[in-house]
Amino acid sequence: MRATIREVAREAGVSASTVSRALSTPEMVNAATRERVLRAAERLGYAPNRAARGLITGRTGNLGLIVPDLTNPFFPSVVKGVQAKAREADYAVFLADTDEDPAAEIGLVRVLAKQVDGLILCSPRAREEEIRELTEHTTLVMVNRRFGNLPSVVFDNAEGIRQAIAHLQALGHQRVAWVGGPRTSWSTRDRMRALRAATGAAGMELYVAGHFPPYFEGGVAAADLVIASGVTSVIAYNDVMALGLLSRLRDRGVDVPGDISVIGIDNIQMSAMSSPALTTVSLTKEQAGRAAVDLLLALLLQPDSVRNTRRELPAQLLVRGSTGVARTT
Amino acid sequence: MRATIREVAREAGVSASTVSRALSTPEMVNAATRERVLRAAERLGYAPNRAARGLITGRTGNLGLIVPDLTNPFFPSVVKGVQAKAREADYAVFLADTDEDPAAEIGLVRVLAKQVDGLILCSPRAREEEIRELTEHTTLVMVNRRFGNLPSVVFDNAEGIRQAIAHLQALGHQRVAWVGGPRTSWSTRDRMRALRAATGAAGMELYVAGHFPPYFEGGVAAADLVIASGVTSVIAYNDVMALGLLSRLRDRGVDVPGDISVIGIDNIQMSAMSSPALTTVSLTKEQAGRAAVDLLLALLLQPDSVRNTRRELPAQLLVRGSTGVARTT
DNA sequence: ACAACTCTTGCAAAGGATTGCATTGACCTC
DNA sequence: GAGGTCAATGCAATCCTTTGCAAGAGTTGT
Repeated sequence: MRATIREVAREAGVSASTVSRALSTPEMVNAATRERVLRAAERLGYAPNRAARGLITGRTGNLGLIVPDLTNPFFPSVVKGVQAKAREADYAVFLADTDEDPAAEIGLVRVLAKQVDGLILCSPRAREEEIRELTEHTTLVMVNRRFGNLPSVVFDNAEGIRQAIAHLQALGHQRVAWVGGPRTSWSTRDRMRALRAATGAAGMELYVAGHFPPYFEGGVAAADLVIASGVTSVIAYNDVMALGLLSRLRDRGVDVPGDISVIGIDNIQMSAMSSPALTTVSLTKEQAGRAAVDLLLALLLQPDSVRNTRRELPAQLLVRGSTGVARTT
Repeated sequence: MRATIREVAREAGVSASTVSRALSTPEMVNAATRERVLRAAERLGYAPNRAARGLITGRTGNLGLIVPDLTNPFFPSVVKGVQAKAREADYAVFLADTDEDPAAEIGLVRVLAKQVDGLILCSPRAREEEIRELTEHTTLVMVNRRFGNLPSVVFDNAEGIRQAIAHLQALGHQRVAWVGGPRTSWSTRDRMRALRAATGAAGMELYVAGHFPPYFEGGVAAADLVIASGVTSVIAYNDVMALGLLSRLRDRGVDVPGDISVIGIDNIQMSAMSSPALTTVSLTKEQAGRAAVDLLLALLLQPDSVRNTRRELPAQLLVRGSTGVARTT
């Protein structure tokens, strides 16, 4: 069906090699010839066969992206960023979703690795040893996780949490609860560490409610513990959980922010639509996707250029209706 | 790096052809030989090079999926279904997002078509002529749109709407508003048609608020028209818009469901979490993704088997808090 | 015992692009 | 004007699998 490089060559009166060069290394061919080749290619609607090219170059022109759960609105935003940036560089993106299963994660990396030049692991849940093993055969970039000297894109959780705590302190809060995400999540650990530091520095009391599934239901489940703890404010691992908190607090007749102030992290769309609207640490999600692709492409070009590169993206507190002056009881 | 078929052949003491057959058409090779080959392959960790295979077979083992906006929670669910089913059949999935831009849609189909065996277009916005042209070079399956005799997966909008209207009528509503989605969306037209029929049959009055962007903001924008129209109930094109309606109605001091009952379509997760929780027409979104893959794979296997196949999936009203007895003013 | 099969296996030809090396002119320099 | 440089192009090998065809071995039927 589709034209081959040979047909273009015949049409332009040159050899296949010249056509190949005219398209991929134009500076190597005479301007007039190049023009003739390009026009012939245009006329025949020629586009190189990716399989044939891949066979000889060993590259596929594809990237892979693995996320834990596409149903959490955080990830679609990252995906969009990855897509957009990849397309600019003429790469296509394989997407896979692990349903929060670390084993599936490893399996998917293994499967996809054969069909891509590099992979982006977003918020990976796998254990360190497993990831280390993967890095031996695969070009990897991580988002939302630091790991050895692997290139990664993370958010400035420390700064985001610091701003959140400063905000709560300014509102007169003395006690804050932490509703953590999955144990397997690096972000949970990083954020909790930041929270420990920030509350310590501010002289505030921290109540750790524990680890919960990163879903709406996780927030719902945590709510009763938070109420029982007697805190006046709570920070959740992510917005989806914070919305769960909000929902259960309302059901329990607890006023937000009158009785308890609630802060989320991510700034997903829905967080602006709840009532009260959610105060949250805003993250540049699409930006993270784009940055990951940048890193990955650089890594593919010159493997040593970005070794040990860690891009840190800003985190910015966004104050909305779910936080207010601490109750004085 | 990776083992080639030749190395496996040497290891097993056979020719490359035999290895190839042992893996792809096992019934063609002697049981003992097959066993020996499989063990050798296992030992060397052999997996066929997809590019080389693709070059000769003309197939890629990949599927493509194009959606208008991954940020609308309807689509991630479909994506998950597609993923899951595709993976079972050992296909990988390219995902692309058009940002609701019909031109981007066409462009993406053209680009992806070269790298996949078939494409799934979810809720495509492009014009009919453009789609017709695409079908000439590409194996396509559609979700959420009927088009000629192209295989498609759609929801039973008529039934869903009928149930919604019956529900409203039972609650005493006489006047219902319709908040439509994009003009370019087939579902919008299909649902409005169904609504016309259902309200006609029920002797109810229909107020068409017009077409709005399929976002939260679209619902917000429609809300004031709905209020001004004096209806006691409203059905929105999708849940995201219905949530926008809910938000603006609250801001305007309109009680839901006391003053106006609100019904959405899709049953996205968030619809259960608003307050009041949203009454909605529930769609089996993941199922749609799976069905689309089924259809596509059948189409690839025998192009004529599913010509003109239209899978229709159920739509079921889910009653929650946003609908109630009509006000009697 | 020979023809006619069937079952296994191997040979070799694709499939389409890239790229190292060789060739051809043209041009420059002394 | 001979030798050398340089730019532009072509030749041919190569990437790895799949598959049509043919050959060899063994079986069956008459």
